[in-house]
Amino acid sequence: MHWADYTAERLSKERGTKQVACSGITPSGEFHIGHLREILSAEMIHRACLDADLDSRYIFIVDSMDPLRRVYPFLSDEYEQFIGCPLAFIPAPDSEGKPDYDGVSYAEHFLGPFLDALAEIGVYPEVVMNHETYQNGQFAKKIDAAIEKADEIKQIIESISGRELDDNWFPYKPLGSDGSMDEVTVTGYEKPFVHWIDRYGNSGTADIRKAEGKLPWRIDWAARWGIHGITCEPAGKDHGAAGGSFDTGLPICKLLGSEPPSKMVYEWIQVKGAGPMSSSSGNTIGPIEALNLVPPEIIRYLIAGSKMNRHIDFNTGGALFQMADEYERLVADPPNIESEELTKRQKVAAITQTGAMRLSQIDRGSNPAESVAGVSFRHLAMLAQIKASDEDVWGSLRNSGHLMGEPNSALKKRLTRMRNWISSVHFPEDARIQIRSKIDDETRAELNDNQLNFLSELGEQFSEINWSDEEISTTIRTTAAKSGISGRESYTALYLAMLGRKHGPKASALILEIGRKDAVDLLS
RNA sequence: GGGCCUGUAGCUUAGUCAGGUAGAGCGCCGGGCUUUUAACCCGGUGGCCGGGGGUUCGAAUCCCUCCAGGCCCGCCA
Repeated sequence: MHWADYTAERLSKERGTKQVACSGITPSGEFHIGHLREILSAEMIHRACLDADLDSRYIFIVDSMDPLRRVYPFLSDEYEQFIGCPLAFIPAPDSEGKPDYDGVSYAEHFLGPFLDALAEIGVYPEVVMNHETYQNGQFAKKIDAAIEKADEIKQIIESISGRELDDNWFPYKPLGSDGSMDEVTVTGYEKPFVHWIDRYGNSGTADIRKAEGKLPWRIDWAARWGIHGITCEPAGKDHGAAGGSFDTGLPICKLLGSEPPSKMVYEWIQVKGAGPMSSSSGNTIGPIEALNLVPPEIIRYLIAGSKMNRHIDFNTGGALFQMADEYERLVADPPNIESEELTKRQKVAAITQTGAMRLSQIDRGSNPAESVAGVSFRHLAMLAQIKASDEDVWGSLRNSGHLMGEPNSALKKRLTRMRNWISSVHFPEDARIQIRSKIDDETRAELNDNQLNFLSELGEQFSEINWSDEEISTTIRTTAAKSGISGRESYTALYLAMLGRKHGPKASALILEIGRKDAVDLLS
């Protein structure tokens, strides 16, 4: 059974029919590919719950109340003044990285494009801005409980995580006079007000029913589980480690009066491109960029096809072809779950694969066969390289019977992504079509006399015929017959001459694209 | 030091929760296709399931132990 379906079944037994899957993100601007695993894991469990007829929601909590932790490389020095301030309350950077006081908040600025990217992979969560949950008082009860039980919480954190907390540690961080929560000391609590004094010596009070402060991370996480009734939130393995935030979160959540979700941990995902690894070359790739290169169902398949506790190497180089092939083959020839001939194991594998395919669809419930848009990933990679204009690509697809009429938007997006990939550093060199200008000596040595005669004869024919796909194709065959070699030998010779390999894309299309002059020069 | 995860064919892996003769894809080799869109079709190759021990009629699967790799224990998924 697929892990998402298995989880749905388990959740149903543990928590009944009402399910709330959740994932979160800090909109600091530093997104990485791992967020996709977190989000898709939660979203797929949500879909599996729906498919199991459970009443499921998927919420996406944006940590907009989290403080700016440091001045990131893409920010100007002016952001120094905002360190410690909630991301929802500080201005977004403009194109030069300077704060733009007239625009949207920092949190919204980075969140927008990210949500757009999620829509591309068919993820439409209920978005919860965490600062709003503070603002509208939903946190108040939990904050009060946390303050009342501060000693117990402190003990939980200290005993489970092994960290030692300061004597003046307090389970609530109020905002100081400058809006930052750094170095603000709590001086007292009179429900619902927390009294504080900040680093400038200014004092004030924070109303726990408003967004005038927040719970520290480990408590915030535990509290929100209760507030939103979250039954499932996959967490990265860092949280899952002994003493990590999951282990402290479970008892804290109970202490605050709610039932926590059961522990669920996923492994890391790492990016490998065609070039050297990120640290040395800066050849790294974020989730938004990845979605600009890779077909969305392939991204989903990457996550859906791997078990949660399995480390994923996301390779944006040649392995993409393999992954796309695998997906397309699966879709074209889905395993027959009903077959009587399968052993138990084969049956389990078939069901798992079918589940992965189902969960890889952008639109829930749509037919997987429609996702490939009638053209293979490999084929499109070839066409995108030899056809400069999109119109010519569609023309070629119509000729080959892959396309009827106008391309749909899925296919157009596929081509756009393919072009992005090809022009990026990630595209594998050995997939690049390199057309030679001359037949080199090495190639000549590999060919027999008949093949060489065939090539030079072909060059002469090419300078005379009509320059069309069909004509070129016919000429190759007739010339081959005249030279007394088989179709196979003739094509092998032609590909070796043009590409230095024995195989290639359809020869006539390729030659048409090369152009008469270069083709004749090459063969003569 | 404490803990988590992983180790199955050259590569990527399924199967481990519910023990019942090791499955797949890629690669490779051979054959087919007298129009080769890196194609497609057919056949073949390949595994003491990390090592050792235990439980069992029976273990990749459960238990113990060792080895190897990755990771966490600082608010990095």
